[in-house]
Amino acid sequence: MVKITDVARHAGVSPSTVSYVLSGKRSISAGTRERVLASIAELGYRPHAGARALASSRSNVLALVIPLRSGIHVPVVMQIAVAAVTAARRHDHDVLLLTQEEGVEGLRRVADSALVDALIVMDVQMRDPRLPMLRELDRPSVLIGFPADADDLTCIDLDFRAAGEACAERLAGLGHRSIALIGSPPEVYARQTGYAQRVAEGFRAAVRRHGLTGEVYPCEATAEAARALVGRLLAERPGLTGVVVHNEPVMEPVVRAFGAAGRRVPDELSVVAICPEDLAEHADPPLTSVAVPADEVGRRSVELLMAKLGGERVPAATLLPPRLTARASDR
Amino acid sequence: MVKITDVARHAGVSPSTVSYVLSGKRSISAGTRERVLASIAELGYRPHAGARALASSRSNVLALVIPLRSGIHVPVVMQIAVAAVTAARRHDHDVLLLTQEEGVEGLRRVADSALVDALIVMDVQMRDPRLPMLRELDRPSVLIGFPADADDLTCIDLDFRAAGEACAERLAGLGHRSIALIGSPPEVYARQTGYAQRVAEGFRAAVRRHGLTGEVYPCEATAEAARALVGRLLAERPGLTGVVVHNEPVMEPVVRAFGAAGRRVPDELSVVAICPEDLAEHADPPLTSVAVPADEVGRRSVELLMAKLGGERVPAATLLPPRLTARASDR
DNA sequence: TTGAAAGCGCTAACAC
DNA sequence: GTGTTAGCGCTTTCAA
Repeated sequence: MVKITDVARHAGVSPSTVSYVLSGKRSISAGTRERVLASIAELGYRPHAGARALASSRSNVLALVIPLRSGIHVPVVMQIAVAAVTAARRHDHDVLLLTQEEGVEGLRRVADSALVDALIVMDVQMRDPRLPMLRELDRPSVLIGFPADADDLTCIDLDFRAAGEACAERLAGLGHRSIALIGSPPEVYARQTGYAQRVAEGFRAAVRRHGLTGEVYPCEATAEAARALVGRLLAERPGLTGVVVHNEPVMEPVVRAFGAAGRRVPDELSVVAICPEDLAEHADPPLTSVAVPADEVGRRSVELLMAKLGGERVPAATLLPPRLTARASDR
Repeated sequence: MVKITDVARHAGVSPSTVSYVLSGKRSISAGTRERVLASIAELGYRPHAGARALASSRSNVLALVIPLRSGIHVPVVMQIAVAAVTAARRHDHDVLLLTQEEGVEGLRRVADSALVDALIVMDVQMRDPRLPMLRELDRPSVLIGFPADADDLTCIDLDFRAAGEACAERLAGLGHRSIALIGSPPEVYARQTGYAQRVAEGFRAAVRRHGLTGEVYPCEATAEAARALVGRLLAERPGLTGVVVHNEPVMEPVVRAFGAAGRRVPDELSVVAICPEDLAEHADPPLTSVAVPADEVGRRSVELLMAKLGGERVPAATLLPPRLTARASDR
């Protein structure tokens, strides 16, 4: 193994000079830097991560806690993870993967052992058992999602309330008077995951503001459940002309079920979705939608952490504004 | 921060004794062990990961390289990742997430810096540019997938050839004489990802053995492509009564398109899939399928690595046998 | 069965 | 602008 003293000897400088060339923490004459870099390249030197972590008390590793729960769209999780890794690498950091299963204890473990410098926690619940620990931890963290009490915590997410509102507004603007929100599975509401409730809130607020008829219908994430719910809507809400869907797996089944019942999209029924861009684009017909900005959430979580690690102050809440893209599913 | 010397003092022993209690690498009297463990608990001691890695030249971290490519079913990747993390934790290891994007250089980086002890590489290509590096690396690795030349490498995957064969056998056993394989997108075949070709090989072998009519049709992973292909099959292969699908996103669209053309599944058309269990179970109708054993792949990859890290010899190839589960899509 | 002490490879304070 | 050196916290030989 090539170590820093080997490089130092080869370049005819001291180990600390090599270290400083690498870290940029003090100025080095052009000539010296050249020679050091040449030696590093020639010898194929890589600093030992453990030694570095020990000496500098920085591991350059971020923890990412991913959810395992049902009712969560897996590709979005994956997209956030990939975006986080990519962003972390740009800042010379790596990402350690933890599962929700590890719980509070897992967070404490990686933080206290100095395995990671900071943490990103996905799928935060309204009353999340991990919050007390995150607050008392000496390491920075970012939550993806907004708990009920976010004091002293840094949170980021799509502004789901505004998203629900934007979708209802869209339908109102197109002249629809009787609309519905097909939402997340009941268990997602039950465990008080904030985003589902916030979409519903925004939806209801817009309904009220425009004097519409509009209600919220939770739906299991299966095609069967979608068909059953559509049957119920056809019976209970004959005047229904607009639907907001916030539940990825049922989007297509809902459109098809309405179509099969003679309510073709978009001619006899307008549909607006809250989902990842690619799903909306490839649906049939392509769906007007508010994007879940997974890439941006992943990237900005990392950037918030890097800022905190750099001693900067960051906003406690980052609410990403919804962007609605019109496609072929409403009119 | 609590360190090992603090624990030692508190328990009235030397630091090395604390270390040995934790590692179990030498015998400790029951009384001493008790006292040490009590002190550890009382002080909330966690060994510093970097210090440990430096002194022991083991980081207890595994690298997992995940693919980003198109034509790959994301939930399967996620499932393998979660299974790997879970298995790694059982062996007191953590998992560092790398993206394909980091390429050969990324593997070298984490290995040479001693950030990780071993590597799991997903989505291995027939001629994968990373293979030479993995061979010369001083750290153990496991490939998920089989390259053309697997000498000196440890590989694991579902036996896709046997899976393709089992599906065709299933249809042959039910009396079907004219069958088809709807496979991965063309680009997956083009970049010589082994598994797509192996499914086709196995399928063709069974077709030959039973004297059937059977061909392979690559298909883009979109509903549009599925509909187009079904149209083509209806025209070109009027006698077709059995279909094997190995392409998750098009399974449902294929079934629906045949249904729309009056070829109801399973009465007028039998369908057998190669896909994750839950997708087959929740399809409409539930699909007879060979499972892609993502959990087992993730778990066993880790176990192979742990064995190699422990100095054991492991089999160069682990081919997981296909298990076909009969459901409601064939007869 | 236990302790003392020499590193592991790097960073950063201190000195010049 | 550069060198010297004392740790960082742990593991593991060597010794008893």
